Amino acid sequence: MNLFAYFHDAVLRALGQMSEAGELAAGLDYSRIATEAPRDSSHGDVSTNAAMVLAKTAGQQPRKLAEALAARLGQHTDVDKADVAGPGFINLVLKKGFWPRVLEAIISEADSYGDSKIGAGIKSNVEYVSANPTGPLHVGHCRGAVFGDALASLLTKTGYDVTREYYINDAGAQVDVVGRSAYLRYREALGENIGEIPAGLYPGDYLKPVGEALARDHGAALLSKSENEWLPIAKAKAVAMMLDMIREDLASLNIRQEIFFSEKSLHDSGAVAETVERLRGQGHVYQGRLPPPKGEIPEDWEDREQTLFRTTAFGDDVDRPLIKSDGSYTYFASDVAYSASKIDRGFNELVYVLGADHAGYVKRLQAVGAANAGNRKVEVIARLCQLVRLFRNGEPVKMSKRAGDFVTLREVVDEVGPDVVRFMMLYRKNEAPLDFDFAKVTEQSKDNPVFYVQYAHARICSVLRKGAADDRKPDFSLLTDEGELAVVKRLAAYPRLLESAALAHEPHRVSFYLADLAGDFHALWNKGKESPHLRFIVESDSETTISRLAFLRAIRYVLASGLRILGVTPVEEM
RNA sequence: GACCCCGUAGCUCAGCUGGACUAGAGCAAGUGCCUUCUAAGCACUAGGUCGCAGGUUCGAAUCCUGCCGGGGUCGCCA
Repeated sequence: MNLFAYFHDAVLRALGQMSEAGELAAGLDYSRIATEAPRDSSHGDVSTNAAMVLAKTAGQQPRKLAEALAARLGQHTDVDKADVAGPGFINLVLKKGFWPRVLEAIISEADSYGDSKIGAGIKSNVEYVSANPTGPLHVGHCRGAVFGDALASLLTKTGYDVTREYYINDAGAQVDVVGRSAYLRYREALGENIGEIPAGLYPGDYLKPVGEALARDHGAALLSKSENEWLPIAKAKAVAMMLDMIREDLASLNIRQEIFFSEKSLHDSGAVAETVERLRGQGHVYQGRLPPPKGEIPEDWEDREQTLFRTTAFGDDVDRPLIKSDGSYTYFASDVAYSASKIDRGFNELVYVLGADHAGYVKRLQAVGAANAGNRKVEVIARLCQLVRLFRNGEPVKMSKRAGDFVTLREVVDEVGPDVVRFMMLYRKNEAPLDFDFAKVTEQSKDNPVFYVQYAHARICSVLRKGAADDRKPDFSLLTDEGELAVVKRLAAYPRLLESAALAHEPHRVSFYLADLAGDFHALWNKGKESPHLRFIVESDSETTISRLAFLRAIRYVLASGLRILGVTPVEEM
C-alpha cells in the first residue's frame, strides 16, 4: 500500500464529486496536484495543494475552494480531521486506526512492500561501467559501477523492465595497444628477455597471463607471422581475458550485467555502415566542414570536408564527424550504431551512466537517440558521476599518472568489503564529488552510515531471536508512543520515496532514507533504556511484546528492502 | 571562448518534479544518560542574510537571466 497514492486518489475523487455537484468547473488539469507529507508533522499526516493549484483556472478563491474540498475529505473513513491552513493547504490528520493498517500491509506484503507500477513496464536500458577492456578496473570505475547497478535495481523495484548492459570498446586503437602489449608478453613467455616495456604499451603485470595463454595455445607459431596476422589473435585473446578479469572485478561488488555488447561486432556486422547510410538518407548525415575547435587548437588540426552528423539539429553545439581522414569510422560512429541497436531492441529509455569527464558527450548522445528514434518515443537519460577522492586517515592517496600506478577497484573492495564500497558510493548525490576515507568507512560508529544502518538491522534481528514465538495476532493499536508512530510514518513513506527516487534516477535518496529510518529506530531503542515499558520485549505484557516484535519485522522488511536495492547485505549479526 | 556540475550552520552534506508560521541531518563545541533486549548507542543546547543581484509566481534554497567563486570538458582518443 502506498499512503500518498491512496490519499491522492481520495483527493481526486472528492474533486470529482465536487464537479458533479456543480461546485467546481469540469475538465480542470489535476496533474499539478500533489499529495504528500507536510514538512512539519504537527500540520498533520497528509497534505495537498489541490486548492491552490486549481484556484486560478477554477475561478475560485483558494481558501474557499480548500474549505469545500476539506469538508468532503473530512468525510473520508480514514480521516480524523481536515484543516485548511496558510494560503490554502489542506492538512489531513488520519484516524488512529489507520496506522495499524499500514503495518499490517507491510507485513503481508513483506518483500514486495514498496513495489510500484510507476515504471509502467517501460523498457529501460541501463548502461554502466563500459570501461575499455585494457586492464583491471580502477577505483574511478567504482562509483559508476555501483550507481548504475543500484539504479537498475531501483527501477526494477518500481516497475521498469530493466536490462543491465556493458559496452565493450573492443574496436579502437586502445585494444590494438593491448594486443601489442600482450604479444610482447607472449615473447616473454617463450623465454625472450623483453627488458623494459616500451613507452606506449601497457606495462601492467596483468598481461603476463595473456602472453602465457598465447604461448600455450600457439607455441612459437606466432613469432614467424607478420603483425597483420598475429595482432588480431593477440588482441582477441587479450580482450577476452581482460573482460573476464573485469567481470570478476565487478562480481566482487556483486555486479553482474546481463549483456556485454561488443563495439567490434557493430563493425563486423556492418551495422555501423548501415546506420550511417540510413541516417544519411534521412538527412541527418552530410558532407561538410567544421569550424576549428575553440580554445587551444590541436597542432594537427586540418580543415577539410568530412562526413558529419547534424547533431546541432538536436541541440548539440557542433556537428560531429563520423569518418576519420584514413577512411575508418570514428568512435562516435559506432556509438550511433550502438544507440540504434538499443532502440531496435525495443528500449524506450536509454540510461547512460558516465564519468563527469564525459559531460561534453551528453548532448551528442541525446541527439543521436532522438535521430535514431524517429517518431518513436525514446528518452535518453545521462547520469554523471563525479570523481572519488581517496583518503587514508585524512591524507589523500597519491596516484601518479604513470601507467600502472593506480589503485584498483579490487584493492578497495578487498580492503573494506563490498557493502562498505557500495553504500558509501551511494551516500552522496551523483553529481557531487565524493571523499572516500579508508579509515572512516570501516569505523564502527554512528559516524559511519553503513555501519549505522546495518547495525539497526542487526539489532532488530537480535531482538527477534530473543522474542519467543507466538501465534497470536499482533494488535498494532497498542503502539502509541510518539517514537513508534514516527517510525510507522517513515515506513509508510517508503513506497513514495522509491517512486520519486526512481523518477529522478537518484538511488542516493534510498541511502539517506535508510539512514533516517535507522536513526528513528535507534532512538526508539534507547527510549527502552529509560522507560522499560517501551522496550520491545516486555516480560509482563505478552500482548504488547507480540505487537512490538511484529512491528520490528515490518521495520526489518523495509531496511532489508532498501539495502537490497543498494546491493548492501542486511546482516543479522555484527 | 563555449558547454556541464557545484556554491545551504565552523566542517561534511540532505532538502522529494516551487509550498506554509521556526530551511534540516551528521561531525566538531557544551550538558546529561551504562545493575537494562548489543552505550558499536541515545537525549538536549548552541550554530545559517540557502554565493550576489534582478525576474517569474498566491508562494523560490528549488524555475529563468546576469554576475562572482570552485571543479570539469572541448580533438578524426576511446
